[in-house]
Amino acid sequence: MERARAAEALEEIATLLAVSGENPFKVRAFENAARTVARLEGFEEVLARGEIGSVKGIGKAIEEVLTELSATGTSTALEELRAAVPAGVLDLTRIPGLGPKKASALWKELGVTTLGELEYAIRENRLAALPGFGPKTQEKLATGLSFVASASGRHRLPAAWARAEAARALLLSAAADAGVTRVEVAGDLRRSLETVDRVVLAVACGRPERLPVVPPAENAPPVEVVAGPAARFGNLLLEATGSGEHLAALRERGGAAVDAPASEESEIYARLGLSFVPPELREGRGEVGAAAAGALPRLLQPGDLQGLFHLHTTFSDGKATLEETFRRAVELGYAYVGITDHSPAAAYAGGLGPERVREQWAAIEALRPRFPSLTVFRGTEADILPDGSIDYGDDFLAGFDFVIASVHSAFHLPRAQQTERIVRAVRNPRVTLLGHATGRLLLSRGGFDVDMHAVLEAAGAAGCGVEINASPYRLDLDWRLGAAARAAGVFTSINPDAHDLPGLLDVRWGVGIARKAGFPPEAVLNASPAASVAARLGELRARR
DNA sequence: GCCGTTTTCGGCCCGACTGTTTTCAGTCG
Repeated sequence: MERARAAEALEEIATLLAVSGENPFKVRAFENAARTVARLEGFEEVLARGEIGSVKGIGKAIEEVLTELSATGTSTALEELRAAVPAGVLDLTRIPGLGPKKASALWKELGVTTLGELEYAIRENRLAALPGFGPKTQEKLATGLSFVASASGRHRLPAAWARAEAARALLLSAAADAGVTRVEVAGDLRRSLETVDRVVLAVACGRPERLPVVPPAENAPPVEVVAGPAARFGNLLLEATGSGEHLAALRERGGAAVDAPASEESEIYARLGLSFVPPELREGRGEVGAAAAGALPRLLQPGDLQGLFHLHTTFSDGKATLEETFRRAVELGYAYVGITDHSPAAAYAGGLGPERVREQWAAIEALRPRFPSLTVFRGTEADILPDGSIDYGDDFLAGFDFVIASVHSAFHLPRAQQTERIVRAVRNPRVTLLGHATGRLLLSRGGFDVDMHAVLEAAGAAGCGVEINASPYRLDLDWRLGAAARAAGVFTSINPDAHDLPGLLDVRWGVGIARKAGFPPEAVLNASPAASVAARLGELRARR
């Protein structure tokens, strides 16, 4: 057992003990021992001679740990602690200002066990509800988090697009000097993947050697610039956009046609006898065959969205009031909103009991006259309980215009049970939409173990929709399930899951995912005008 | 948990700082 590794093990025990709420002096004993071991010249020899117990600060218990570590590579005490405390809770303590007590509170009170979950909890403004936490703490932790998380190498879309826009502006600023005529975002970002490891920009440019270098930035993906003459910009952009599988499929149809100069991508597709394949579909999943057969789906356009569902307000864990939300929706040109605060089971999020729901309905009625152009649908994001029932009674649920049902607890049920649970929920005739279907948090938490194909088939058969949660932290339903969803006849809705006013703009990311998933506008609930949505919700309610 | 001992239990560094709370808890160094 190397000295450094032994010290690390003791340090880990100390942190785990602290998070477990152990006697601080016991914690310090392990910390002190870790430091002692780390500095102990000839540690391995001392240990081998059985004299480690005579070193000051190392008593019987720690000697035992070190002996066991040396013999087996691990220690019973350490393993037991690891089993009791989720691994990610230790990561939380890496954030400045977040010690064992606060980490423990986050874990036990909010169920936060990873950095990503913490980020999301902050985003949903859930920390302020915890004793000892306040706005300043939340802000400080948000800052610390972005620092810690920046090491991961992948990036969510808002950071990546911000970086892309900045780099694009920089390159365009050199237009005259370097002969730049076009700069387009390419790569995974153009294909609307849910996370990216870099930003790729394709540049049409006469003097590439004069292009400015895009300096690296903290917490931002690296920028890769590919440049070439305008006469070959189509080839350049196609190549830089990918995917590798899509390009391979194109070459199979005609390498010469792919490589002959083209100023536009569309020329290349035309030469190959294909309809233009939108970048979002270029994943090598049969789109080239579909393009040859003229069978590509007609994709949703960003301007198609006419209203927004899944909006949280100050009634539960949102930061914006009803009125502010309405005003912003109107400013953004939307014709309707569907308000969905949390239900009682989401106590951490200030879920509304029936009384508060009625207060909210009254508040909505009072505001309607002031927003004559806006149709307001009264909804809820209710919890799917572990048995698949919804945490409002059936009669009460019937009072909403629509119901989003989401899983916020018991993420770790066995697959069959989790599937049964969610299937039961989508078959509930009072449920309009399944919320964030897999519960994943991008770059931090995978979805729960569930047979999504079974869920989609049940939803399609029952007439229940499945939202595309457009939060850049979720983008759930996964676009890879789009074909299965469409085959099952499931409709969707691009939902921002907004917890503040800027969050309304998150639908942008959801549109990219819906396009990637191949949803045509008619399969997207909020791509319809208010009157037809009202009629549609009426029909769905009539199932009840 | 470790230490020391006037030896088997009581003390272990603790103050500054911050943010929350309204007298204090948690973190840091």
